[in-house]
Amino acid sequence: MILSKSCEYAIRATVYIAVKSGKNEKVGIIEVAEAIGSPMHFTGKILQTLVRKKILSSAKGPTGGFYLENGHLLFLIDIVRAIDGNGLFSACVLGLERCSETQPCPMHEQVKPIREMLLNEFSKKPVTELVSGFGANGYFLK
Amino acid sequence: MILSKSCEYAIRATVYIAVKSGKNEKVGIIEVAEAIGSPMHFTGKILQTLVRKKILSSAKGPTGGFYLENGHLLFLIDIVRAIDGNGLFSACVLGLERCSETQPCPMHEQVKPIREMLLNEFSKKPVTELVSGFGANGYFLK
DNA sequence: ATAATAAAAGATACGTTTGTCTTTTATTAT
DNA sequence: ATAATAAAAGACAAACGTATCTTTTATTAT
Repeated sequence: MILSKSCEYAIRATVYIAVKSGKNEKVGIIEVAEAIGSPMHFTGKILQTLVRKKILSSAKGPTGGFYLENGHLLFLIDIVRAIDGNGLFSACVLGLERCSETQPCPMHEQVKPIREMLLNEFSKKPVTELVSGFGANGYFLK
Repeated sequence: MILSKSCEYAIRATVYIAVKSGKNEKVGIIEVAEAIGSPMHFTGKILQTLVRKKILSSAKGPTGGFYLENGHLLFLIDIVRAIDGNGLFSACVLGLERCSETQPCPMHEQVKPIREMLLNEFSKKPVTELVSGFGANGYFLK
């Protein structure tokens, strides 16, 4: 698995919340979990983390819920880094501590371009783009 | 992390065993664990699995140990599949059950070429190639 | 002020991966 | 045959990721 389960939920939840935010609506945990097919309480924890890391915003109380700050340009890489950290893009594929550009492991050069593509793809992909696909192309999140 | 810890150990151990097999030597668990810097007993388990999956061979008793069948052309993908399965190359990056070629998730097209490169890189890379690098280029496994 | 709502926070539990230790089985050399 | 060696196998434990449930805190509407 490329991303952790938590990170998968985080992306799906964020996309769903972004869709709603586009209509100026806030969303509660229950609705998010229902929409993306994730365990409710666990999803709450993840969203909590995303709020702490400034990926999402939230409001307590009635009419409250999770939402995306208007005009906050958000990329997938931000979510991945917030939940899984940067290991996917930096840690040696063979788990070697000393592996580096100058002291490469036997797989270093082979993995490098792949890693760069991954990083690039996540970096240049705004959440909004996934959102527009969601409405138009019949994408689903569950 | 792209590969599990177990899989990292598996690859490093196999490369080390391949180096030794090139000199017609068998290697014991203790030496392997020492050479690649992995927990000994855990490494034993992993090697056991690799033997069961016909990646490696082993012999019990004195002069015994792990070795690579002579002329057995082995690719990294074989080790990855034996330990981590095929999920890295097939499972939806967003964890969506229904995601497929005809019903793609919002990230499907972006991830596809990356996945193919990964698969290709692991598939075309014979363990022997890592081995030659090991002796010549000062590669290390620990 | 009060009640209702909804996120935040904390405690607990489950499952998998990772890691350790001990016993058993097979093989070799003496 | 016996002792030594080394993998195989099994039992167990720690750590982490995943998941559930309960209590607390903040906010809103009445």
